[in-house]
Amino acid sequence: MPETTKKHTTIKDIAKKLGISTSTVSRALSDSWEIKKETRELVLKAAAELNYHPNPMAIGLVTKRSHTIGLCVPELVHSFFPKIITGMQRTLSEAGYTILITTSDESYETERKNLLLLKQNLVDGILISTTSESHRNADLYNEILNSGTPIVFFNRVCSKIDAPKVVIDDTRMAYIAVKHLIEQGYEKIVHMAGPRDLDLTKLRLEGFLKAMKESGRTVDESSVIDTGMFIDDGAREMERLIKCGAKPDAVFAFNDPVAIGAMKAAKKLGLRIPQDTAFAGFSESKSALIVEPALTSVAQPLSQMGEVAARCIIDKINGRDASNPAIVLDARLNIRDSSAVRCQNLMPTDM
Amino acid sequence: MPETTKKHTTIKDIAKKLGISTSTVSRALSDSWEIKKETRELVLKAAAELNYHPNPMAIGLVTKRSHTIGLCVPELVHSFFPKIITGMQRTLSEAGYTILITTSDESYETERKNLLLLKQNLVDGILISTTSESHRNADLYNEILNSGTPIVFFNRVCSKIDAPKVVIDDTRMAYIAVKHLIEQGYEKIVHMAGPRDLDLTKLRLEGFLKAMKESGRTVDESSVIDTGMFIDDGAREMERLIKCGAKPDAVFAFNDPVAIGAMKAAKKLGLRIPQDTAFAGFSESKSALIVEPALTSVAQPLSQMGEVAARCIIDKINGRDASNPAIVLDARLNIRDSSAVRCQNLMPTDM
DNA sequence: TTGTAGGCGTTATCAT
DNA sequence: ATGATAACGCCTACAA
Repeated sequence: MPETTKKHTTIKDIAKKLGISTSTVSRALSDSWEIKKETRELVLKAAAELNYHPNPMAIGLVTKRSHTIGLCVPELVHSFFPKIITGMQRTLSEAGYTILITTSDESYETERKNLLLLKQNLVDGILISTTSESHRNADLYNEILNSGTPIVFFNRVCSKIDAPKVVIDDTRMAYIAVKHLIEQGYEKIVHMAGPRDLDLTKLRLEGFLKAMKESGRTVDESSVIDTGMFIDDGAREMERLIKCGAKPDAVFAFNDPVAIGAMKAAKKLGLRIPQDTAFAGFSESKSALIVEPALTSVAQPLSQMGEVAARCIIDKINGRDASNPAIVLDARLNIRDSSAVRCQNLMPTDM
Repeated sequence: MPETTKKHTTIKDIAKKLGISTSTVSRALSDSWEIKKETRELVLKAAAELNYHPNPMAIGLVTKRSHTIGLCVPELVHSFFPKIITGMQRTLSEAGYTILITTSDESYETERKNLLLLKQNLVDGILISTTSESHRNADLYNEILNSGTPIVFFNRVCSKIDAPKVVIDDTRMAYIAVKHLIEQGYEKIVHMAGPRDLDLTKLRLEGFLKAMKESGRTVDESSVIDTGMFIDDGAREMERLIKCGAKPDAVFAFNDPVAIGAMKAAKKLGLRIPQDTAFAGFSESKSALIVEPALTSVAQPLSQMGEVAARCIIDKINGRDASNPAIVLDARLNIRDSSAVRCQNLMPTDM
């Protein structure tokens, strides 16, 4: 039965071994300018020999920095946020930060709890993609900001808050997608718009309306359909449309799951895709390529979005960049079989 | 321009306000038995009024517990691990723990780095699902265990290590899946086996072999095919099989992506499913239901697996349960159109 | 039941 | 360039 809990080596151990003071060790380790090159090397060597690792809690206690970033995303199971997180992790870990991940499950109350939890854990900054009811937490966002903890919004932002935001041009990309459908010759185009209270659905709706109006089409109530966010929601609405005789020529959904659901329903009811009805989604998911036919969708630079947001929060923490820019990343419409008879069948992409 | 960085309230503030000592406050807050009921309530009230929150770093520094659990998973983008994490988060956060998530990207070297990072961050325990080369890190696992940090393996375990493991009965479930294919009347069944060096692929292979032998079939070299882990890998192998005239009647893949890839290749080459060839996967993914026909697959109780693993690591940390059990959870074969002409088309499930 | 004092591992402020 | 010494916020003997 081996005795397990070895003590960790501390700067004291190093100091003792070298016969110098802990302050000197500390300075050597933190690469201070006021230190003799020799002694620093001596310390570094001793540290390596003793397998020294600084105690982040002790450091945090005195510096009041945890080197931890809090992350709050709606969910993790759709590969969308994980791809963003990949980029964040790369950037943050390079900068010596660690990530605390929380999920809000699309509930603003859970989001609230999570933010409080993160604050209590003394994170140095918060990266957040909001729920569809973020406005209800606006007070909390501001409280956190006022308490000195920077926040950076990404993907799903709260427009009311004065903080950096990393996004794509939702309106423009929606416009491009709808324009594409129009150019393909589809006449009756409907938009499955998702939950109204998400900033990003409003923006995508705007793009839809702009494209429609620009091509001289009338947009009546039946052209824009409120939906949920998931496959079933899309399927249900599509079935309803078809059964009540309002079959559209083309569907532009605010996200992929809804587009896929709608497409499945259409197929089930015997429609040919894209001849009878075309489909386009948003935020290209892996499923966009698994489904048949492959789904036209707007691809976002997800891991880049993560990197940029991470860089942004680091700058905020370090007090550089007092401005609160809205950073807009480039996105791309990937056209596939669901909306065009002949097309290159693009591989999925992070872009 | 509002001054932002307010100081946090500490037990000192509470003590001062109440004219008592910090130790009393500390005891009241930690609900010590040696405290008068009155004073505790007084302290609690004052704490609430002053909006007191304990500083986890200070606590950690003295108690040598971070109340943080390190998590190391191969990846996050396939919804498999996120579903497990959901269960973990619920259990751990209820117990006052916070999770540090790292991803190894299927690289044992990255896994190594992550484990070291977690150790340096003084996590109280580690939950890990290994890469396909985990045996290479066996020394590190043991080193960590010996240093006093408990580890619990889940899903993908390292059999050589003496630590708790949370798994399903891979062999048995593979056996059941193959048995199903046999019962459906398929003759020439091949197994797409994944990377050899994963414990779990070995176990699933065993199940395949057992079912085949039990039904008196010969299993030659061509029946078991080494593959990668992704859609493309399955597609490539299936195409190769068909083109070299070795078309199987049924394919049992060690995971869903490979099964889906194989199925897509078969469809592309004109085979009817399940008439010409049947397919079954493992670890039911959302894609299993999106693909057409829907894919027969073994469903695992993912969030439960997370909960159990979490409970397990907490017990280890608290020193209860010195044993290192291998906990086996129930799984289920969900039969769908890819392997049976008539069947209920089950909804996806965490089970 | 409460208070006093020391220490957890590190940085920061003084001296030297 | 280096060393004492005092924090940081909290816990925990030990004393009262």
